[in-house]
Amino acid sequence: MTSPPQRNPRRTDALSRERIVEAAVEILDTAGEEGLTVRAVTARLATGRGAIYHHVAGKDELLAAAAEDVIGRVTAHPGDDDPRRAIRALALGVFDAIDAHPWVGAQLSREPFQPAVLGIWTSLGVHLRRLGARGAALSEAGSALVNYVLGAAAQHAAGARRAPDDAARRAYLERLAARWARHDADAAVQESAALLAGHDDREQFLAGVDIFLTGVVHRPISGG
Amino acid sequence: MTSPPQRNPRRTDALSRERIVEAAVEILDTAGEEGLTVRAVTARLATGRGAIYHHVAGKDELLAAAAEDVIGRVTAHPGDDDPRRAIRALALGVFDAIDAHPWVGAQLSREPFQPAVLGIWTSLGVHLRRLGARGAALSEAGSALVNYVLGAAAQHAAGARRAPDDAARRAYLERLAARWARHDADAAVQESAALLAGHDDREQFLAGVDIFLTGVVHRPISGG
DNA sequence: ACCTGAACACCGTTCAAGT
DNA sequence: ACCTGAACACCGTTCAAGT
Repeated sequence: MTSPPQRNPRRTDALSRERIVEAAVEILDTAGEEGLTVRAVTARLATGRGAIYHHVAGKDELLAAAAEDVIGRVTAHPGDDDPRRAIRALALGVFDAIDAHPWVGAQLSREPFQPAVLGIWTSLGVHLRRLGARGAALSEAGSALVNYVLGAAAQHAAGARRAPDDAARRAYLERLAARWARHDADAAVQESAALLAGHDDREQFLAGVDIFLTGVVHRPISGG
Repeated sequence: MTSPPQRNPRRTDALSRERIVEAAVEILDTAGEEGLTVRAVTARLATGRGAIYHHVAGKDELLAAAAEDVIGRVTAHPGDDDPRRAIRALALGVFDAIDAHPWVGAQLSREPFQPAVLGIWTSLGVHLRRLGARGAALSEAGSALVNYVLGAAAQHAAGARRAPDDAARRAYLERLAARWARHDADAAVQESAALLAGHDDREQFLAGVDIFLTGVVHRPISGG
């Protein structure tokens, strides 16, 4: 046997679910979603292929656990006393977390009942209730806000992955606007494309949260 | 008009991008996203593995084209004269399309600049402009609504995939509510979970569209 | 009980060879 | 030009064998 290129031939600490999830997050952050393979995890932990199946059901559960590891740090905060400020802060927290870990964006859209999504639901639900929403209005507002936050974050993450730097993003959107102008004479489309190119995703995300909050306050109570 | 499914060992008509996309949609509808493999496509079209790479760049482009095939049928409609009704109808059209083809939900969240997403953007932008939105308010309203529709549809599709029939879904949500009640004494969470169990995803989706429309109309114009 | 690593049953994509 | 199908370089998961 030739000596294997291991930098850490003997682990001092035992394998654990926590250590495996930690390694998965590190791999996802540096190599992206397609970089997360069972082989990559076992290589980083200097262990055998099948070892991780003693601690984690499979790759799907590992991804969900990694997402919860990131989102859990956001939803752990109790939040501001003012419910509107608390909602804005929580939404921004999720957005920023997904901006820093783009793979989380895709993962949260994949499974509505995973721990990370339930955590977001719970936190937003608490604040919406303090805002005065009850009954059907509460669950409608909750699902609308959760779906908006997850949808916006996923789109942003996917876009950031595709056009990492600002200049490339702007150039892309300008080409897009030009293409739309050619294909479609409609003013709305050209105008939106031009504005999208000049706008910050994060500000636009917050504007959407404000639109939603305005809607929750002004909408007639359904089923009342 | 769709051509009848032929199981003929020797094809009479030549391969084409259109025929490949058609086959992909059929496979995705019957076998789901994990069922779409290059091998499955070539088997259905009675051709060799490499043949499809003459018409399509790869699997990613094939998935995007399949999604556009489904969503294009929704965005093709000109829509109601009343912009609110038009927006509601378009949003519902996207929701129903994703309900019928759950794989589209995940696909739309994967890539913000794919044809199907641009088509939704365009249609919603036109109607929002007729509603009076201009400038920054137009692009903010547009991105908020697009992100909500895509987020809600993706969550619904993922949930429907996991718990296909209504009874299973309700049972799941009731177990979830019980678990939340144990873990978290907060009333908002228990209340929302209970309400979610009794509610129709489609109605809840429409309620969210109304919340956003109300917000767009009532929100003070930013940067004005 | 925990871990190992070869084996298994796949996968997307490429490419020399055919027509 | 279009198509074929074997070959390539992977992948997640399993499992007999070790400690």
